[in-house]
This record gives sequence, structure tokens and C-alpha cells, in this order.
Amino acid sequence: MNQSRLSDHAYAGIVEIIKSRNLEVGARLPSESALAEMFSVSRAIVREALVRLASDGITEARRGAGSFVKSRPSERLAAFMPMSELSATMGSFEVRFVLEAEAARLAATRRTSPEMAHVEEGMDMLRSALLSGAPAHAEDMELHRRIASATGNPAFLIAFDALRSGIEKVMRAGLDISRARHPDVIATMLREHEVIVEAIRVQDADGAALAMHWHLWEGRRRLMP
Amino acid sequence: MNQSRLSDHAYAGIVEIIKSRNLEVGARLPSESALAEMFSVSRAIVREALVRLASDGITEARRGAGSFVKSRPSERLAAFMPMSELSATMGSFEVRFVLEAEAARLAATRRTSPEMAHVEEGMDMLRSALLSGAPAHAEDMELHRRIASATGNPAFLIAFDALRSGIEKVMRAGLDISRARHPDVIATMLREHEVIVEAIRVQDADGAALAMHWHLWEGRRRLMP
DNA sequence: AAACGATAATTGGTCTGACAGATTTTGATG
DNA sequence: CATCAAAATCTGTCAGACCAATTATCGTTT
Repeated sequence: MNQSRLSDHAYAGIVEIIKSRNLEVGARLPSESALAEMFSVSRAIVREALVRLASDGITEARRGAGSFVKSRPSERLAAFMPMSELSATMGSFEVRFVLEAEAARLAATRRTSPEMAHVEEGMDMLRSALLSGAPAHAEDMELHRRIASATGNPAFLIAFDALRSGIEKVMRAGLDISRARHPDVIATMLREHEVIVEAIRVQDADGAALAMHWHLWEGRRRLMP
Repeated sequence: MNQSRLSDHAYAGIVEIIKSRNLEVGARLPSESALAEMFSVSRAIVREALVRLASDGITEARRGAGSFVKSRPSERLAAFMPMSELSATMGSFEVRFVLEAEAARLAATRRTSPEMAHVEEGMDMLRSALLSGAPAHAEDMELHRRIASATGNPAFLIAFDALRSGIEKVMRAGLDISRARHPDVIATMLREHEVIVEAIRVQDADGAALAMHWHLWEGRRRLMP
């Protein structure tokens, strides 16, 4: 459904500039006009890309001065980071390993029929989104959330929602930076999720926990090759 | 540092529209032109706000059709989550088992000297509070939080803080209901915590995780015999 | 009356050009 | 060399326009 907007190219192009020119944190990007000419688009498109980059915490604009690198995309995907606002993004994986694996285990143990239907519905949404070729991090997120919900334990949802924004930013950055839309990657992601849902369906607690752990591990590997 | 951009107001205004008009997921927002007139800004500003809202997964734009609600902002807030007392009790412990055990393991692995001192300080505070006979749930809480902090991973703190109110409620209820101030109970609690801190100090990862798990298990048993 | 299809109106996506306000650079002056 | 004002540069914002996709309208046909 989501056709590639022009700003996608600008977004990718700016990330590419940061990486290829090895711009450090704090370095200044080319001006909006210069970027517009580079990519042969209008300044409005460059601005849209910059707004998204800023929303992802990668750049920062200072009026009258320019746009600057706030955190390098590759460094956002480093394994460990010193305590700072931005590190909340990647560190979330460590927590997810234990949190979501346990959630999958409990969901498999306790799931009720309506909750299972809710999970299956989330799986259907993710499947159609992935197969249509569109970025599906929202559907991915929603499925994981529904699994957490299927534990019947609101504490999992509370913890999950607290980590949500950090997780989402990582997923977006990962999908935008790496070219993770190749058919085989999509098929793999789909299969991993289906294994999890299947394990919950047949109430295989250990299988669900294992599948979830495997999925997260692979996900982190996809983001940080 | 960050001046308030006009799009901040537009962003907030659109969120307000979704909430006040109770727009369900899938509902259509007013057109960009209409929003621009509402907020007395140009269409470019409204677009910038919508790009950020879309980036946050709240709205979705369809060319020629309009912008639509993708997920309601209020549903992203755990604050509204009704948490029955029972599920709060059981629930928070289930999550703490996996979350804090892993936090203790990582803290043992990665702790730096200042962080270790921070943990020891928390331990001292808990010890003197317990030995003075006063209710010590605040100090208990603080020690657990400092251990989560010693992981160096802010995501643990985020998750921990999200569960905090539920945990505190349980601890208060526990201390009020059971007369857990008998000298032997106090001594036991003290010893359990000291085992955890000691394991972190000598960087015994498995020991720390096990001690934390044991402590939480015993804690739940004390509350729900 | 219902189904259909061409047409018009609406809407998001993009472009151009412009101006204001903040910041940096320049350059003249002492 | 140090100082400071002018000039150049840059982001923030605006207005108006056109394109392409979607939706609504309405007359025609069955």
C-alpha cells in the first residue's frame, strides 16, 4: 500500500552521507538547499526527511546554523552503550530477551480463546503487511504486544509499553538503514513469527519461549550484522 | 535548548482532536488544509506534524484519501491500565522474576566501581532501615532500582520504573497485612539482599541471578503463604 | 429502482519562490 | 591581533500552484 515516497530516498541518502563521509556526532550536514540539489528534489522533501531523521534521534536542526548529526545510525545499533537517553533504544533488546520470552511462555500456558484469536488476528495483519512489501514495524510491534497481552498479566503490557518507543525507533532505523526488505528476509521474519504463534496455539510453553528468544536474537542480528 | 516549533502545537492539537472527538482506529482526520486553518498555520506545518505523527505510528496518510488514525495515543499509555490488586500482586512478581534476575546477572557482569559503590550505599541504607525496625519498602525499592541501574542499560530502569507503582503497592500491602517485622524475618530479608549484593560485588553472574530469583520467590511466599 | 460509468470535487504529494529570524563568516577598523 | 558591525548563510514558515490518487456526484441505461 505504502508507495515509496520521495523522502524515503532523501532519508536514505542523508544516512548514506553520514556513513560514507564518516561524519562524527556533532558534525554538520550539508544545508537543506544543497541536499535538495544533490537528490534532485525540492527543499520540502529534504525537510520531510530531516524531520523523520530528527524524530529518529539521528539528526538535530538548529535554526540559522544547520542540521547536525546527533547520533550515528551505526552507533545506535552497538551492543552496549553508556547510559544516555539514546542508548535506551538498543538496550531494549536485552530486556526483551527475558521479558518477551517469558511472556510467550506464559501466553502459551494461559491463553484463552479470545486472546488467541486476538493474537492470530495480529499475525494476519503482520502477514499481509509483510507480503505487500510495505514496512511492517507497526504490525510487528502490535503482534508482540498482543502476545504480551495474552499472558493475562497486565504487568507485561506495562513493561512492554514502557519500552515501546525505544523499540519502535530501533525497528524503524533498522529497516531504513539496512535493506531489510529483501524477499528472503521478509519470508524469514514471517516464519519466525508464525513459529511463535503456532507454539502459543498448541500451548507449547518452552517452544514459545524458545521461538521468541530465537526471533529476537535473529532480529538483533539483522540490525547489527 | 529546543525552541518550540509551530509543529509542536499542531502535533499536540491533532492528538487532542483524536482524543476529544474519540476518533477510533481507522477514522479519518480533517484534511491538511482544514487543520491548517484550525491552528492558523500553513499547510507545511500541518504536514510536518503529520509526518512526525506517522513516524510515531499514530496516524497514516493515504494519498488522495486523507490521513487516518492508525493507533490511538491513549492506548500507548500504560497509565490507564487498570490493575486489579490480585493481578498486580501476582503479575508484578512474574515480571520481576525474569526482569530483575537478568538485571542482577548483567549488573554482576558489567558493574563499574562507581555503580558498585552506589549499590553498596543502597544496601547500607536498607540495612540501617531494617535494623531500626522501621518499614523499609522505600529502601528495598531503591536497592533493587540501583541494581537495575548497575546494568548500564537504561532499558532496565525504564521497565522497572514502569512497574514501580504496582510493586510498591504490593510491598506496602505485604508489610501491612503480614506482621513481617519479626526479628527473624528481618534478618532473613537482610541476608537475602546481602547475598545478591555480594554476588554482584564478586561478579558472580549466575549467583546474582539465582540469589535475586530466590529473594523474589521468598518475598512472594512471605506475602502469599 | 438499481446498477453503472463518466465526470467533478476533494485530498495528499511535490514544487517554486519568497521572507523572517537566528547564526556564522567576513572584513574593515582600531 | 582584537573587536565589532555588516554580509552571507541557514533553518523556519508561508503562500500559491499543479499533479496524481481517491472519493463523491449525477445522469444514463437496464
